[in-house]
Amino acid sequence: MTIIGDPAQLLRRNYLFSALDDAQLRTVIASMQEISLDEGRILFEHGQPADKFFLLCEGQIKLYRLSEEGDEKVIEIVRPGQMFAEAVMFMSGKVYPVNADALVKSRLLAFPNAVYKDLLRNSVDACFRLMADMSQRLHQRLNEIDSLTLHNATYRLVSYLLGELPEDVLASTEIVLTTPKHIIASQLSIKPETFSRILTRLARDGLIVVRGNSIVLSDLERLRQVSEL
Amino acid sequence: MTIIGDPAQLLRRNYLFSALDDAQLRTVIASMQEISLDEGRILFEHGQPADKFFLLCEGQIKLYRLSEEGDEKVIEIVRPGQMFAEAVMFMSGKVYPVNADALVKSRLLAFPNAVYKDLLRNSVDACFRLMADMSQRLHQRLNEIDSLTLHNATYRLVSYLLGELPEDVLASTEIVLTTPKHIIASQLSIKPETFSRILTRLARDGLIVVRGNSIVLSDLERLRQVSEL
DNA sequence: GGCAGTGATTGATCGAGGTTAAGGCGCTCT
DNA sequence: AGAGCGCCTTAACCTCGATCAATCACTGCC
Repeated sequence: MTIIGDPAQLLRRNYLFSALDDAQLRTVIASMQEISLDEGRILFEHGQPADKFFLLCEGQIKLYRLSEEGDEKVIEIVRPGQMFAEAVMFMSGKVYPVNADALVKSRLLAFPNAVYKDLLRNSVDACFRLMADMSQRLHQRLNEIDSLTLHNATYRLVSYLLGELPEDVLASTEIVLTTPKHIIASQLSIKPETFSRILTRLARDGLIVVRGNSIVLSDLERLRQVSEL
Repeated sequence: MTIIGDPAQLLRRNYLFSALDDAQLRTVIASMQEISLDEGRILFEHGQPADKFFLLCEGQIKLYRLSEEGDEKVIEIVRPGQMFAEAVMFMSGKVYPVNADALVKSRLLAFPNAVYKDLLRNSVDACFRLMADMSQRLHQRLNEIDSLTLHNATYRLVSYLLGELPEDVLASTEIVLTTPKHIIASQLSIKPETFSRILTRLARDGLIVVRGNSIVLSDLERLRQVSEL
């Protein structure tokens, strides 16, 4: 049985495939693999030869680095609909630059680099899209470095919270954390204890209300001030 | 008068242009500008519309970010022969993501994005090279984040020193800093005072010998240990 | 020469956030 | 229901690196 309903439509919606014609898309679909991962399973490890990239259909994938002492730094939490490891395709070394685990039971599609690269050779449009994608990722990392070096933990946490707000802010100012707090903490390069402390302080000062995984941003005005100073 | 001897040859040596044919190269050369910058002059600023990318011929260019309070974080020191801002070409917003100043009197070539993008449309090879380039930059940034979050200031400084060693280590273990120490410090996200203190400590412990801008790595063995722990 | 400007060093102090340790709270699994 | 486990929180303490401040070394300039 296949876990994906209509692969063609799913892929078409994704910008990295949207420039392909029907025949090309069929090639991609023929070559892709469906992967199911239980919670805690490893997808790939830092340093392994990178011959595939991925589209997450369902679940959550944790991308992270390990220090020699075993400390973990979460680089990104991949959410459904997102592609990842596609930028590695062109790296000279061609090994994955991070580890990837399933945070929860996940389903994903794996695409062999070789097939996609062949298609890229025939579609400058697709190349341009991929480059736009890579350029954006580069920019994201730059902002993270900025954030790590020029700003403190409170700033980073508040920025994260504001970034989690739905577009339509007027509706509700409640955020539900769908990922364990210690994982978010690692992503922000904060220890869980400090993460907790900062939440408590923000709550004491009346900027937010915390109840378990639910956080209500009760004073957007002042939160925005914190993240702009 | 032109400041560049033979532009065609210079460009050909650079991987981003090496896939172009003669006619294409002539187009590039016809459209490029030569720029001379005195020490301290601004090349571009964070947020300005990005319509050009650059090749540094001579001098040093400092790429950096500013916090709201005016604190500076050096992202990179560009050295002669390096290209920069080429990955911005495909960013949706199309503004420079950093500031760029001349650290010393510099000469560079500026290439209009539009012209190069037109050429890319006709050369998948060139696209692939650019993607390899972007992929590598992405990896660099990832390593920097790794370094910032998983390692301390001493580790970062020692890694920097080891990275500055010439390939042929056997010859000499002397490094000459060609950039002011406080700039290097900012690049490593360390304050100048701390930078100085770490050097003093490494010297006291016999790992290095410092005399002004010259640093002799006298105990490579132990330095490598520091940068691996 | 003297003197202002710039960068490097050194010492004293401070503080954000890490570390360690000890509960508490909500799960799931017998 | 109770035991066990993972995750979160709270508190006491500590450390690394930042900050503040003074001095020094070097350079260009009148």
